Amino acid sequence: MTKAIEEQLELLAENAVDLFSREELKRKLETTRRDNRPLRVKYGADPSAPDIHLGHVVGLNQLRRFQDCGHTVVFIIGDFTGMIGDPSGRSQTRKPLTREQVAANALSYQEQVFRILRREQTEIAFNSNWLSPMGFEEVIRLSAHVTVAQLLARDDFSKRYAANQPISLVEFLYPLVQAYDSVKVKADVELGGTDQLFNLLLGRELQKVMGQEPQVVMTLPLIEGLDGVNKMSKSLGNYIGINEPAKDIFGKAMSISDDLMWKYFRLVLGWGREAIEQLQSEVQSGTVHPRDAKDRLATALAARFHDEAAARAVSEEFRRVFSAGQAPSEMPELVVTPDLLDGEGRAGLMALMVAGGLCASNGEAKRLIQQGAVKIGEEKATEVQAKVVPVDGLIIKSGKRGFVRLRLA
RNA sequence: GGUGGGAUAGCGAAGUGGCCAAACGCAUCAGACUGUAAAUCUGACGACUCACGUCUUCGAAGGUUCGAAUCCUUCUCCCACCA
Repeated sequence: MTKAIEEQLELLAENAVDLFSREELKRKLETTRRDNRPLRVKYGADPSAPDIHLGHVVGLNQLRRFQDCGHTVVFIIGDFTGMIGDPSGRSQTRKPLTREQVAANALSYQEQVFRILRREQTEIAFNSNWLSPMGFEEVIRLSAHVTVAQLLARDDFSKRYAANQPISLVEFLYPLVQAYDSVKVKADVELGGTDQLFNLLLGRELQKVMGQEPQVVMTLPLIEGLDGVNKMSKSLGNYIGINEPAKDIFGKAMSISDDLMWKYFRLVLGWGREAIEQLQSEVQSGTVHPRDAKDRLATALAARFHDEAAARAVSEEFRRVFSAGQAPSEMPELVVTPDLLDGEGRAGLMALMVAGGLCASNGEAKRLIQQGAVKIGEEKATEVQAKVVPVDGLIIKSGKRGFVRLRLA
């Protein structure tokens, strides 16, 4: 709260990609300091995908920085838009939600968000509060402030339009809705990913038109997901969720490419530039193995969303299973029931694999065996038709990650 | 309102009577190499069967045919353009 203006500015702008504008932000910081009131920093969330992942964490971290400087976060849950959905059918994640679903998602959202944000410096707002009661007249008045050409200027709209792909009117309206939210909550600043730039700027425009001081717009980098190419998103399934078990957070983090890990250090862990450059040079000089650098990342992530002890445990477990090739300490079990056995007390390997959940069908089991992915105990299975004499505790392994332990009934 | 185009496996997209369980690309899964890296290379990729093979699938329902993703009829849904 007492940080000097310049210092705040430095900290807040560090990771920003776009900032409109630095001067304006500075001025706002000064006036709020003088009037002794915090800035209102707006951030919008889509309640249709209630799992918060590391991509969101980038934004949340930045919000937290604002809070650390004494400012207030206005966290908007887009329940109204969530209930309308996206009729273009392009995206399955945009199915309309029921009121109950939205409420449930919003609740789980808050619970996750407050693992990063300070509750006492956060206002939660549901945009249905002001959008639902709006009459059509108001909606039309609102849309009068924006031209089609303006909307078409947005990158993905212009691309789709040029490619003769559908753009529904609702999609056109969404940016307007988001901009109107800014007016309603009297935002001083709005944050979003770089893909939100257009929408954020529209909020600025609309505030001006409606007689408010325009919000400062700040965009943050998008982080690529596990595939290393596409931005992290739930619908692509390339994400690390903050509610995932420590083991999964760790394992997924280990699978990202070396190039990408620095971005995670900076934007998800919030490491400063010096610390990152230091580690980078150690990796470059060979002092630190890249694997170990990534282990630090993965451990820190697991620790952040669980705790130190759990993080250390998964790191060790990981080393044992994947570096040393040993069996994990815990794995699913399959109780061998009599119907799996033939007359001589043996069970077909394929049947065991299907029953144990290692694969979905016999055909798949066969493929895995033929490709040399399957081990019975220590022995590699080579025969598709192999029979196994079940022994209590015997482990069947499929691929790098599939394990099942047999239990006799 | 008019004109044209389209619906094929997780996605994209070929295929216009038998050689189609359906090219190719992406994604996925496995193997090799490794650090569970990434990249690369190799293989697999509807179900059932040891296998010969059998069964279900090309928007839906009917029909023509020895034989239909492919032809005909009706229906459903989608898109672009012109107004």
